[in-house]
Amino acid sequence: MKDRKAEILELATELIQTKGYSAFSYQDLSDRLGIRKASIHHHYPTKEDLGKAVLAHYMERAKKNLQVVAQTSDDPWQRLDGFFELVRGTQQEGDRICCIGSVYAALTVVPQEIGETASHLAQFIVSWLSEVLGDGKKEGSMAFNGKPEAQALAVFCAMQGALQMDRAESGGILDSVMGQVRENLSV
Amino acid sequence: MKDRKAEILELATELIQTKGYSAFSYQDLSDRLGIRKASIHHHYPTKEDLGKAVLAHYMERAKKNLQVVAQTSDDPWQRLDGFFELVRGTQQEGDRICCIGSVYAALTVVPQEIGETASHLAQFIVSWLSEVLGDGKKEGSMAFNGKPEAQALAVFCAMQGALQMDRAESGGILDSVMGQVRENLSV
DNA sequence: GTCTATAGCGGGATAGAC
DNA sequence: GTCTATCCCGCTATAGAC
Repeated sequence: MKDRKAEILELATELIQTKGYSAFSYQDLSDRLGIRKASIHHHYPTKEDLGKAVLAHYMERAKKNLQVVAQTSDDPWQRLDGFFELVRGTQQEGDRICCIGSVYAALTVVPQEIGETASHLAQFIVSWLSEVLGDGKKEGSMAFNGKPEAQALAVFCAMQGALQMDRAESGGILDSVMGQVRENLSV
Repeated sequence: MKDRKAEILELATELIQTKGYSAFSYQDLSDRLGIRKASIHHHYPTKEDLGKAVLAHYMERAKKNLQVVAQTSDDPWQRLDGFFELVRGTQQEGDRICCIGSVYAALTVVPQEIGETASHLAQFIVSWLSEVLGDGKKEGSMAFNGKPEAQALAVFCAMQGALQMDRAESGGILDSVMGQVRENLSV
């Protein structure tokens, strides 16, 4: 255990994605890490501090991942696939939903700054997707009615919903929705 | 106040849709209804009892609403619009998300039966939508790649995500996503 | 940096009077 | 059906020893 603070942050992220912000507790962290609650308060004085740190780190990591995908290829379809792989990665980490969706679902009971960070990240992702879909339409490899911004928003919302629903249904909801999104963009 | 039990059920539904299952409490109900917590326990002994009742009633009402829409018109586009109006109704009742989405987001901390009821209702809605989209494709008024079932699932997930995101962003996220769904079904 | 101990609050739930 | 009173628990958070 070299970096306790990072370890706590990582586990808190997992708990927010699985149990939700309201339901996860310092006791959960204590049990899983094998240290006392007070020790966790030493690293993150309040739950709000910890929550803010989780979202800030989550945002940073997500932005970085998307930038890597964008740099890997210019092809819109490959960039979309890269995005899908990131989403699938979230799910395969074990019954997690997206941090944004978790915060959105509890928006009225979450500290304001946490909601705003989630919102900021959502806008970033939608904007990133808009560029991918816009490029695809321009070069003719993708085809759809309406503006790229609206389509990107719809795709983002579908991913959020699919991640949540995938946990409840045994069948591959996420796969199916990703497949349909592809169909809706095909020439 | 003729029917206290129904009144409690209604308010509990609202609280689950706004605060989420974990965060809403008998104290919340007590404050809003002006009666003591113990009186609420008289009608619904445990929180799980109340939660089950909320979901059972929500499911019943949603099924009835969809059946009414289906009986009102045979036209697929009109039926889709009827569905959209129901979704919009949920949102316009004041910062609510769909009960299903609320339960899905907290699936790991919600009593099993509640999760199963949410799942059952979700399947019903997706099935209902499949018929609408299937009919539209058959008669030629709607056009899209892939199977109606997969498209219906994607539309459902997009609606869940849009309802959640709409609360966080001031702009009409829900309107935009509904508009794009229409575009994706247009000939 | 981690511990013990404890404070203070709010949660779900019950008993029993009215 | 509603009330007062109470129980026990888990939560967030702090103080202070090691």
